[in-house]
Amino acid sequence: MSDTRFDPSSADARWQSAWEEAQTFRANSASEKPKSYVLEMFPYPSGRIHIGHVRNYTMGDVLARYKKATGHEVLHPMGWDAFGMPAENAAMEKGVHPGAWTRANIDHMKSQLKQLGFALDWSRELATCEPDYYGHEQALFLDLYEAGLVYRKKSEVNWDPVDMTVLANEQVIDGKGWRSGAEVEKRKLSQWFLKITDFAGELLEGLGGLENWPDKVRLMQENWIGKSKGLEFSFDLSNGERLPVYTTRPDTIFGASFVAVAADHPVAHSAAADSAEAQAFIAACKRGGTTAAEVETAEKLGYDTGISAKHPFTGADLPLYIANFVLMDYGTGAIMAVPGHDQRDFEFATKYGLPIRRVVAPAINDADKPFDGEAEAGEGVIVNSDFLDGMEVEEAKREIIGRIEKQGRGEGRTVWRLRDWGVSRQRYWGTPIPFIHCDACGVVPAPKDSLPITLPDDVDFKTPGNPLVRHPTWKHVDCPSCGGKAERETDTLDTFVDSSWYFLRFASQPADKPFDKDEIAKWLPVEQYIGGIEHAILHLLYARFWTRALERIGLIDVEEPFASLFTQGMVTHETYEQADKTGRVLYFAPDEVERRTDTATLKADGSPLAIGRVIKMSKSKKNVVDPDTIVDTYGADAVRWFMLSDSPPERDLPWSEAGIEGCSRFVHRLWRLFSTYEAEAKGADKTLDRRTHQTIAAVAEDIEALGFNKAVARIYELTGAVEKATPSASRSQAVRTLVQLVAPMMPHLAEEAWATIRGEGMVADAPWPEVDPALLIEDEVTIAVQHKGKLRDTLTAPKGTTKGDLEAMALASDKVQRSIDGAQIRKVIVVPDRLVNIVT
RNA sequence: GCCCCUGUGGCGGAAUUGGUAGACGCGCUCGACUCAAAAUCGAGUUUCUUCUGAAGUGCCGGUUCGAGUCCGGCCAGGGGUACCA
Repeated sequence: MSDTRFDPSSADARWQSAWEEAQTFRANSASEKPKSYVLEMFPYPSGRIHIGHVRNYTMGDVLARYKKATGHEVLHPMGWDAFGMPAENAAMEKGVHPGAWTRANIDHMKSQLKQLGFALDWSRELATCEPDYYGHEQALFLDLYEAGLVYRKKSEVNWDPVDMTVLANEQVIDGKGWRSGAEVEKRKLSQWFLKITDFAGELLEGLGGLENWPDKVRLMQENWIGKSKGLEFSFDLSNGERLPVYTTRPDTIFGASFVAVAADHPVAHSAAADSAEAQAFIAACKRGGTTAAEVETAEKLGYDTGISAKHPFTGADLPLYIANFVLMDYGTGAIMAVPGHDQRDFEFATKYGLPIRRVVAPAINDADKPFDGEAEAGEGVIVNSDFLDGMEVEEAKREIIGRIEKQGRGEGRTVWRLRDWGVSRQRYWGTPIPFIHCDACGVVPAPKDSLPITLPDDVDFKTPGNPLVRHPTWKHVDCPSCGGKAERETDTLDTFVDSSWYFLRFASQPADKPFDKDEIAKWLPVEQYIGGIEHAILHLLYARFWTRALERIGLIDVEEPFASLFTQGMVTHETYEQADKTGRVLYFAPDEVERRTDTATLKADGSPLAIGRVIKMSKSKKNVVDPDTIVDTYGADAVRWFMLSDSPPERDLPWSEAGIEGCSRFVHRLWRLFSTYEAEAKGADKTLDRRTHQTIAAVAEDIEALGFNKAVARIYELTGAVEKATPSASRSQAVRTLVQLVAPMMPHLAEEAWATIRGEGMVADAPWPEVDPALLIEDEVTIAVQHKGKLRDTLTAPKGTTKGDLEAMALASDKVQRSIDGAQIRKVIVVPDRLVNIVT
C-alpha cells in the first residue's frame, strides 16, 4: 500500500461515479432479501443545501449503508418538497418564474448532495411541483372527496387590505402585513377541508403502537389531538333563547360567575344587531393575527351584552359577555366561566369586577381560603357547592353530568381539540384543487380523465393577489356536468398535502396511478424516518392521517406510515456582532471573521467583534456555514464524520472550525493506519481480538439506535488500540474490521482502503463483520467499594464472584478500614460485579 | 398564554433498570522530532486542598444504603402553536 496522503478531491468523485455506474444503491423491489426503507424528510429546494440537511442525510445514509451490509434490500430515496411560498416571494422580488427558480435550485442542490456521497437511489427522485406527482395527488384528493372526507366551509384568513391578498401567519408581524405594513383583518372565505377529526380517535389510539417513536412526539400529538370528556348543557337566556356551552370542569358549576361567547358566535351577532358598541367590540376582536399564541396572550377583553343567563342549579342571573379569549372552533364557542379555577376566567373577572368564588379547596374546612392572585386549576375537594360539597373532582363531575342529563338540559360529551384540516391556499405555486364551480350545478369534481390539471406557465407576479384568478383563460372551462360555462377552483393545496404521501410514491411510481398497492405492501411502513423535531406535530400528524384515510378507502393496506421515528437537532453556530454608530447590531459571516481561541476580529479592518450566542443558523444572523466550501476544503468524509461526532443526534450540533479540522486529521490518521496493513502478519493478540469484536458489536448496536456519537467514540478507541498494537494476524484483522466499521460513515476513504487491502469488490457491497460472542465476555470486573455511599476504593475480581467473597475483599481494604474507623457496621449492600457499600 | 424538550469540566459530550461522574473528541500546557515551522508522536488537563481529603451534574427541597438518573417547586434556553417548511 502506498504511503501517499489520502486525497478526497480525487477519491470522492471517483467512488461516487463507481457507485453510480454499478447502481450500488438501486432498490430492487423483486429482491428476496428482507426490505428496509430508510427515509429522511425531503428538503424544500430553497436554493442551497443547508448544513442541517447534511446532518440529516448523513444520519440516514449511515443507517442505509449499515442495513445494506447486514443483508437488507434497502430503499433510500430522495426528492423535493417543491411547492411553497418562497418561490412566489422570489418571483415577486427577482422577477423569476417560481418554476424556473425552483428547478434551478433543485439542480444545484442535487449536485451538492451528490458531492457528499450519499447512498441514494436517484432513479426514484421526484419533485412535488411536477404534474407527474401533483396530478396523482389531485386523483387522491378526488378519491377522498368521493369517500366523504373532503368538504367546504367558511373559515377565517389574514387579509391584507392594501396588497389585497391572504397572508400566512409568518407574514403577519405585530398584526401588520409584512410588505404593506397595513393593519391585518380577519376575513371569512369558503375553503376546502379534510375531515381529520373523523380520525381523531384512531390517530390517538395509533400512537400507542408507535413504540419506536420518541415519547415526546407521541405526547405532543396526544395533547394536540386533545381528547377531553366534559359536559355540554344549555343556559336559558333572558331574551328567551337557549345557549349551549361546553365545559371540561362541570364539577365547578357552582363557581360560575358569568357566561361568555366568542366574537363570532351567533349570539354575539344578534346582540350586535342593534348595538353600535357591540359591533365595534366585535370589529376590534377581528383586528390582529389569527394565531393561538396571539389570541391567548392578548389582554382579556369583553363586552357585556346586557343579556343574562340563568344558572341551572342556583337560579342566579349570570351576565353574558362577548369575550376575545373564547374560541369559536372549540366546544360550542360559548363557556360558563369559573374564575376561581380557570386562569383566563380569573383575569377576566378581575378586570370586570365579577365575583371569584372558591368551589374547590385542598380540604373541606378550607372553604373560605382566599385566592393568592391566581386561579387554582388543580385537584381537591368540592366546597360551597350545595349537594356536591365534600366530593372529589371526578365524583362531582359524574354527579353534575347525571343531574343535567336527568333535567334534559344537556349531556356528557367527548370533545377534541383537533380541528379539521383547512387545505385551501390562495396561491399560485401549489397543486390546483381539482374542482369546478358552475352557477347551475354548484361545485363539481373535475373528471379524473382531465387530470393532471396543470398550472399555467404564463403568469406574472407584478400585481398582488393570486395569478390563477387573474389569468385570462386558465380558469374558464365548461362544466363537466351540464356543459355550461364554469370556472375552475383557483385555490391550491396546502404543501403539507404534498408531503403527506410522498413516501408512498417513492416506493412505487406507476405512470397511470399514484402507486401500486402491492408494491406499497413490500416497502411500507418506512422502517426509519429521520427529520427535524419542528415537524413533531403538523407534518407527522397529517402524514399519519393521510395514510389512514387511504387505508380506509382501500387504496393501501398500511395504517401507520413510519414504524420508527427519529428527530434530530439543529446545526448551530455562534454569531459575530458589532454595534454601529447608532448602536444597531451588525452581524458578520464566518468567512469575514478572524477567529482565535477567545476573540474574534473583522478581517477587513481588524476591529474587535463580540462573539454572540450559539444559535440556529440563519441568513439574518449571518452565521450560516456553506457546505460546499467545507466539502471542497476537507472532503466529504471529514464533513460526514463531523456531523456524526460528539453531539448526540437528537441534540443541537454546534458547528466549529476546530471541530472539522480535528475530523479531517482523523481521516488522514486512519489512512496512515490502513497503510500499515500487513496481509502476511502472523500470530494472535487475544486482547486486541477481544477489543475488535467488542467494538463491532457496540458500533452495530449504536448505529441501530442512531447513537452515532457513541459509535464514533468507540471507533476512536479501537483506532488508538490498533495503532499501539505490534504486527500480528489479529492486528491485520483489526485493520480490515476498522475499514468496514467506518465504511458507512466515511465511505470514500473506506473504498479507497478496501481496494488496496482486499483488491476486489467494493466495501459498500461487503457484509458487516461477524462477531464471535465468546470474545465479548469479560472475565474480570472492577468493583467499587463505598462507605456510606462514598467511593473509598476499587478492587478487581473475577466476574461472578459471590457476594460473601466481595464483602470480605471490601472489608480487607486498608482505605475502607481507615474510613470506617472502627464504627459499628449496620449493613453491607453488595451488587454483584459492580459494587459493595458498607453502611455504619 | 398553552403543549413538549434541554441544562454535566475551558468547549462538544459519556455514564444498562438509581450503583466508580467526566469515556471519546476539541482546545490548552509540557515534552520528542525539526535549523525552524507545519504535520506527527508522547505525557498532563473538573475545582479547591493543610496531599489527607473535600466539594461537584442550572437553582431550592425531598425519597434512598446510594441520585446526573426518581419526586415536588423554581430559573434559563429551545421547538411547536393549525397559512413558514
